[in-house]
Amino acid sequence: MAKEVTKRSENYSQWYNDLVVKADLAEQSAVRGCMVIKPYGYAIWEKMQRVLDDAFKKTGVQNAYFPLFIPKSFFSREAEHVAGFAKECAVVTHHRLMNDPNGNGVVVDPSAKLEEELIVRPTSETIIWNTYKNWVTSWRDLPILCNQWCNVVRWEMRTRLFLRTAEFLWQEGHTAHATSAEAEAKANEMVHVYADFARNVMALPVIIGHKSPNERFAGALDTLTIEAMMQDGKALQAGTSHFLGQNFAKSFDVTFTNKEGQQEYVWATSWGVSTRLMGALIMAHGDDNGLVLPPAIAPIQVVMVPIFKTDEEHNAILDKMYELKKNLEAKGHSVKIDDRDTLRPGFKFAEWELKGVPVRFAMGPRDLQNGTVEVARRDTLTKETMPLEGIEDKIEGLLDDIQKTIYQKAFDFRAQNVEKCDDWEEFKAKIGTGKFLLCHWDGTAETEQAIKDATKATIRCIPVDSFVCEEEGKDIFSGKPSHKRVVFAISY
RNA sequence: CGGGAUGUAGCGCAGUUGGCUAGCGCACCACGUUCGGGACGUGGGGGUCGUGCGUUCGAGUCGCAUCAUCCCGACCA
Repeated sequence: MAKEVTKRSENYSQWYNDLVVKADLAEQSAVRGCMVIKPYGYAIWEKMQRVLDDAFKKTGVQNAYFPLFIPKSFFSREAEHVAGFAKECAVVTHHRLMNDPNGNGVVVDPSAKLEEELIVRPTSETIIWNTYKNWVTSWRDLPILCNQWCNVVRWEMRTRLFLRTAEFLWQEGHTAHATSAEAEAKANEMVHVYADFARNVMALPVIIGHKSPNERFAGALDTLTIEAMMQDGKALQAGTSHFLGQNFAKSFDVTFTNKEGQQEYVWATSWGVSTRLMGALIMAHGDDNGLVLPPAIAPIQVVMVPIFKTDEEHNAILDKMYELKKNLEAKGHSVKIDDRDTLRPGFKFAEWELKGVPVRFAMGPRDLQNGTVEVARRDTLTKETMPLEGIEDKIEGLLDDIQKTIYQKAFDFRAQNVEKCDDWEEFKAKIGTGKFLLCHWDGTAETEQAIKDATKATIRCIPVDSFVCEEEGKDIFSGKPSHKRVVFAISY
């Protein structure tokens, strides 16, 4: 089972693919552009779901579920929205198959054509707002705070595992409010939920900011984003939260009677993160030995590898390990004992490193005799032999330290690769080398587009917490006046 | 949908100007020796060479068609 990983420095995208496939996260499906998420990959996603779901519930959000299929006519209601998604929709046109009259298997039954085609949801604003119409009549019915965990389909031309697949898993929150201010506050609250999750759980330093009008969600008045830097210096949009104004309420006629007895349209937000976060996790922390999982998101936090020659030794070590496992689990850690007797220790070490398990215990006859265990950490690849006595109490601190170290490493990497830039020639030279450039921008879509055409770089966001830089200056491209810097980068 | 490439065992590949029973590495199965950083030996199983048609005494190899996949663009969580 030789699972050599391509070196990150040699071929970044091959390295990424190797990590996804060889660490058993996912593989390409037989269906074009779709992905099979394997149990180990799904366990990580499940853990993300659990943590996020708890965070949502703390903000008053409840889970619900809406249909997979959306009648085509719903899409024509909001002009900008349909323009944004029209080019990548899967469409259901028939509802029955039949045996081919020519004997070539099965064909679509032409008599089973749908009166109105159904669109496989690329996102659910339309079907949800069509539903919300019936839920709202009075100000007392507001706010509505719903989230759904589901799959969506976007028929992308070029796909990459986790980063862009034709079908992906995500959550999409959709809220309805009585006032503009309340909706804006909700959009803002949710982007901060995402940022906290990214920073504290995924150990991913992210920049919170507004999208420029060009990069805004189709149908939104404002889009908030968290932007992360990958180890090749490219930007990855890791989550978004949209203030939708009254656009969807007007398109779907969702009104309520306010306290003064007047009819008003409701105000909306929507927000989502997807399995793309898995891609961020891999690309932000992985190294040449494989994944590096932050303990807070690792399905297995501690893996134990016994080292033995005979069955007696194996059993004696395993007994000790099961005892240790019980104690660690009592403290809330997830532990795996690799008791496979067909593989050698070196192989197991390499395999669990590839899978990114934060802490490894190795225990052999020597340790059993001395009452010790070899503790290895994935983030630094260092090993230390420690006394078994009291080891349970040290693990929590160790996991915390690993979590912090992984975050700090990503933070420092980003710090080294973000710089101010005030010269167009310098911008052109540097933007392709894996930098986030903080530049002045005149605020026009034309300038942003011209910069994109010249360099492929886009405005990732107009920062609101880190990297905020309000000062007078001149646009990097047009030279027109500007009073704050924005983040430019090449993105995924 | 434009430009480029590739389809040979589960994966990665070789196969010369057409020529004998289609090969190699990894993985897989059996037995033995190993086991503190990706073990080794011996034996074994697995193939409509993407598909179709053609040229030929003979096609993995040549021609045409077709399908699929990948890479570079346009699109994008």
